[in-house]
Amino acid sequence: MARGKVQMKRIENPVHRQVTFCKRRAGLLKKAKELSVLCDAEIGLFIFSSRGKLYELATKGTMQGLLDKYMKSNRGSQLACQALETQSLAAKQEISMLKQEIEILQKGMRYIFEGGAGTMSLDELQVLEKNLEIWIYQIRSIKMDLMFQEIQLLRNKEGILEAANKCLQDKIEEVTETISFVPMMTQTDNPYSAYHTE
Amino acid sequence: MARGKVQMKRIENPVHRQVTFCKRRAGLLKKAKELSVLCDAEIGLFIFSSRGKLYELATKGTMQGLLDKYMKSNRGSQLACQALETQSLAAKQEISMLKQEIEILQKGMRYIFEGGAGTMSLDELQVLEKNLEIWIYQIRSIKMDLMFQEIQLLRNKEGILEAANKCLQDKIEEVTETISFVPMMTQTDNPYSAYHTE
DNA sequence: AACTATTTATAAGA
DNA sequence: TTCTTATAAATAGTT
Repeated sequence: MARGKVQMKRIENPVHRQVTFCKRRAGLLKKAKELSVLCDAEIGLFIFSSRGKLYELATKGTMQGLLDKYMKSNRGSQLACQALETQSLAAKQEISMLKQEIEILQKGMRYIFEGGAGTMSLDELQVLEKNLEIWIYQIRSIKMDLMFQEIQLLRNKEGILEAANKCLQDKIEEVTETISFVPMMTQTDNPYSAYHTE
Repeated sequence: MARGKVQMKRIENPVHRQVTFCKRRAGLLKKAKELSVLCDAEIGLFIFSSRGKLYELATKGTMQGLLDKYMKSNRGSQLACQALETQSLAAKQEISMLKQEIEILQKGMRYIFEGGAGTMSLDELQVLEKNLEIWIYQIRSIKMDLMFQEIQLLRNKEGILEAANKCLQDKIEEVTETISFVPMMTQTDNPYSAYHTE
């Protein structure tokens, strides 16, 4: 900008480029600060040199805060992170609920099974025993039902099979009769022809 | 910078501030682009106006890519997001495990209590009945223990009471003896006087 | 938004 | 890097 215009393209001379980088970087940071102060703006700026070194500026607070703000205002970037955050929170809540649920269930299980009885009073045990007896009774009742159903099923099957048997026996008798008849009528006629018509 | 220096402080006139913001913002973005081109630097810049509107620039690629680069070079920022991701994953796994656990427990509960038996096979019912018998046995065992403990307690109490009784009887005998002695000595003396002294 | 008097930034040189 | 200085660029105030 002084003592000659500059072409707006990469400066090839490395030394020259480095010097310019240094100067312009300082200028840019200064301008950024000025804009922030004069216009009450919040500015985040980071500059990676060609060799990867980072120079950064965050006016009004930390870069992290700025990034948070940036990501919130810029849907699509923060979204992933925000979604994660929401997800994480929801997950934690779900875990909490599930744990509670498990605890309730375990309490119930404990009550029924093992240790729970150890801390139960005689009266409670009495109730539990009674309940267990009722359950056993119910289970035996269900078992009986099932068994009766199975018996019925078997009986039905038996009936069907018997009927089938009877039917088959009839058929056999019929066939046997037919066969015994045929030789008496004619040896050339085929007695099955009637059955094989389409 | 022209027609008068500016005080490096917030411009109070809103109109003036807005105009300056507009001009200087353009200037800053231009300078940033120039620096990037001339010196082969990668620059990320975001500007929030005082009313929260965002203006951004990312030279060489997307702002997201720049942010990734920035966060990589600046551990502690990305960390939060990364931690969240890890956390979220862990949470999901935990949820999965907890749900499985709940299912097992619920199956057990269903198995024991209500409707479960309705859809259970004969074999399952057999197992359940057996378990119930075992539980009843366990409960009876615990009941016996408790009853025995109570009996022991009662026995102990009995022993203590008996001892107390014996002791009291001794006392009574002693007192009776004393009383039977007193009338023989003198009728005018009050035999209880000694006990009523304050 | 355009103009322009000034201030500011900075390229080249040291 | 920093200083100097001539000059390009940016921009405050005005229109």
